[in-house]
Amino acid sequence: MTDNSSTPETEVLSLLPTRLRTARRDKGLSLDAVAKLSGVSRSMVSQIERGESSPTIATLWNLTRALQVDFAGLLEGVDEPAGIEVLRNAHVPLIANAGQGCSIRILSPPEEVGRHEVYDIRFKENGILDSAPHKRGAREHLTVITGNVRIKAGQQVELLGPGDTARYPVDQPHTISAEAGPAQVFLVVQDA
Amino acid sequence: MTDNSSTPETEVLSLLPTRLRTARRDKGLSLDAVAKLSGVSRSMVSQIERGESSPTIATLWNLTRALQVDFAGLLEGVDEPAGIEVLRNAHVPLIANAGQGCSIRILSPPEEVGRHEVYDIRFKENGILDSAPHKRGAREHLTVITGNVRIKAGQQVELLGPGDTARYPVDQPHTISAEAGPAQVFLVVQDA
DNA sequence: GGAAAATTTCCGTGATTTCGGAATTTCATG
DNA sequence: CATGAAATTCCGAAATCACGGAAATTTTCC
Repeated sequence: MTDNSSTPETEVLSLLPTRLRTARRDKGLSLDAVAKLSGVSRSMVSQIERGESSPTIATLWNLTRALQVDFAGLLEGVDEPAGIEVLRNAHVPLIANAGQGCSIRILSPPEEVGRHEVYDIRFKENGILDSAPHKRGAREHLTVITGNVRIKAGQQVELLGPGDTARYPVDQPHTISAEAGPAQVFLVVQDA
Repeated sequence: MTDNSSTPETEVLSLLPTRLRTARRDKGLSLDAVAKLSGVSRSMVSQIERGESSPTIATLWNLTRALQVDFAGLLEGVDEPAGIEVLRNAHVPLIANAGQGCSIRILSPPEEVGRHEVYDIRFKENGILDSAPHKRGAREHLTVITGNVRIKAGQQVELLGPGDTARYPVDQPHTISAEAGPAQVFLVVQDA
């Protein structure tokens, strides 16, 4: 394999072998077992796990299915904090000047932006939050804590009460608004 | 390339060529241009885009960098529902017999299991929820709506009040429990 | 239309992956 | 410490990927 470790980006590939081996061992599988499961030969699996060959996406795909690992995450860097991170109520970052009559509390860490954002949004009476389209494939997951809200995504409109949940694509203009009196909602944005 | 389209999963790979070509054309780049940018030869890029060969992850990686596309998302299927999905309070699926004195309301759709799970958990006084370790890299993101809770992840323990948020890795045993009186929390599980 | 330029596909060659089986190592057990 | 079984690594041969240059196609412009 041609490993010209010149660019730091390339080294991400060097993580793959160990990750695969770990995944297999964690499941207590032998090379032979995954070979049968994945259709990739024992020897190939061995070579790949030792970084002696750079697999075709086809074979890598088969391996990930057999090992039940997420193909997507396989190439990402690993840099998660170790312990419990606590964000106190008083210290939650706020966005006050978005929309009208609403304050957005940012509960997710900056590192996760784009993959996984969590917000606690509080609307005053008649509060409204208008959003421009995000990236294609992005979705929002909204649950009402208190009050009533109206969701508009593209053409469609829905009314939600306490405890209700809505999920919708946000690669289009969308609006959240308090319906009659104040409201509080919990919002998870996925793949924005 | 050996495209034995027997399993439906395999067809995900067939999406890759078009996606790459689209990405390139959208940027208005020629084969030659991406060849120079990525270090992959013109002809190879052409073959890959036409599905006539299944690239090595090494070369695919170089391509993604040149085209500035997300390697992770490149292999994901596209099957998200189009409109707003609503889940009414009364119809939220419940897990009653997990832990003691707590009921878990499942807010995320079954399709998302493993990537992105959202729960609304309600504890009675002294309620407790014990969980076995999940997959490595998994994290939980917990926000307290009402009451006080105690989080235990591995050795570490934290006490949270209303509005507080905690994030922690869950590739280890972890416990959530109501601290003094009942509590309600919002839980997002990532990459479980 | 026709010629020039650019873009893409085809083709021969060398490097790399992939496979199946043999050889080696590791591990449990008496 | 010997022995057998299991797991892993080594070793050809066949298949496929990857490259650079030539042919073919498409685009542009007069």
